Amino acid sequence: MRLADKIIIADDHPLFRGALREAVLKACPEATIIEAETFAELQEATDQHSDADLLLLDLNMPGATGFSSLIFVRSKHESLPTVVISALEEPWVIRRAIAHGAAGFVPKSSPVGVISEALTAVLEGDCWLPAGMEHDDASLEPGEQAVADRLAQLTPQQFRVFSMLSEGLLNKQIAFELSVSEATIKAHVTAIMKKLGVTNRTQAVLEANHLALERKFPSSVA
Amino acid sequence: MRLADKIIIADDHPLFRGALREAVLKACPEATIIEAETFAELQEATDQHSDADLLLLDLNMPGATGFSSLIFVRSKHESLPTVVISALEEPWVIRRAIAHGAAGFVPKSSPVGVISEALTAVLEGDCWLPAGMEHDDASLEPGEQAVADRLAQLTPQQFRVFSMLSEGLLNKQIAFELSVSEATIKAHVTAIMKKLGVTNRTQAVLEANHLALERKFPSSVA
DNA sequence: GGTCCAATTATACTTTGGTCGAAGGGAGGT
DNA sequence: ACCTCCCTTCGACCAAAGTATAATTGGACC
Repeated sequence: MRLADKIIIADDHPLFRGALREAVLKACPEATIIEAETFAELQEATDQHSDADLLLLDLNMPGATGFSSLIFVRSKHESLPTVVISALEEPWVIRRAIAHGAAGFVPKSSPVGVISEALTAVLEGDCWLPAGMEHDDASLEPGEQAVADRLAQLTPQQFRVFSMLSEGLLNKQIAFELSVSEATIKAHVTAIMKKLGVTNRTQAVLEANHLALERKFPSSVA
Repeated sequence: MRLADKIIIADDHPLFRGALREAVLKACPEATIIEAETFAELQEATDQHSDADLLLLDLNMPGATGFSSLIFVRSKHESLPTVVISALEEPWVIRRAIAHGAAGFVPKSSPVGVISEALTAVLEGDCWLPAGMEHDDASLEPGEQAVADRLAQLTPQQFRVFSMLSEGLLNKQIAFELSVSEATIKAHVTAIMKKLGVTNRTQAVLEANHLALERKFPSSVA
């Protein structure tokens, strides 16, 4: 019996992608694995493989940090079960991930065996959490939920622009990165601000920061 | 024997200021108490009473949220011992407060007796931490330390502008609030960005967010 | 084929943001 | 008193951001 055909792995760290690949093959030897190193690649992968059975998502990818990537992927692919992989394992991080629609959460410190257990559980429709965590109907602050809902309304391209916006880039720089004209970026930014309910880009990045992972924890946690 | 003459209390919550006043008088019945409800008032207080013996500082004042207020006060008044009062009591919040120069940390949940104990200890030159916390030479991430150092270079007025900037206000709005022309604000913003080492206001608010308290915790924690 | 929508671009315009140079004033030193 | 340093203030000028409108392309869905 095969549980899954296609599984997408999204993580910017090559070594860790290797470990995840191993864990996946242990749970589903037949599975086709698609890898994404950046958020842009992930978007490409989810678009071209809309029949994927599972997504393993790191919360710290170049191109979209924090919960925004999870929120956005979930909003565009509701039927794609997503397991969050994170270096952080604080209870509130886990609870927020679940509240944002993750079907499971796996700390990066987990041994391969545990990871494949988690995958199997999620593929069978269960929700998998680290040992000791209960699935207490996770709920978000109303404010965060509101931001997430608005973020979900963005189109894929708008989301990319939004991410770069949130890094403090100029319209001109974003235009260059995306190989389009500055006029296009301005159009996107206007649309983004309207959807987020703000009046300028600075307020937009403040919204984005509501969904950030905490920088308070040493960034050295592998 | 009197331990202190002047003590400044900075907290936006009137009821809590009352409790702090009580705690102060218990420790130093003779003390003169100066109260500040906003960060602006605190700046005024520290300027006019440079001979104050102690500052009780809440980390969530209108006009300057997060550690920025602590950092800034400490940078301008190095000899003024500061005890941080906070609704949050996570170990990492406490450690960061100490690393940013606080002489003590008191959770808002503490009974009055404990608070006055803390004040007494700090007035005697000790460092006071909640029960169970060791004074393990707190250190910051290099990144956060760098931001703090740059913040400390701002002038008082620049800091006020910076705080409003970080809330997403327009130059025009800041000018109105501070009753000066927009040209003045622009000059300040330019100076701020130079000192912070960034090239536009959006990047400046990103820096500010490195020093924010977490919004992840329900804002309802009194 | 027709409809809807994301994405793209352009033009023209208004508003905001950011730089530069400069003037006034207070604090401190000689 | 004099000078210097720095904070604060400001106006003029140019660059970037944001608005409004409109047109084109191409994919998805009926």
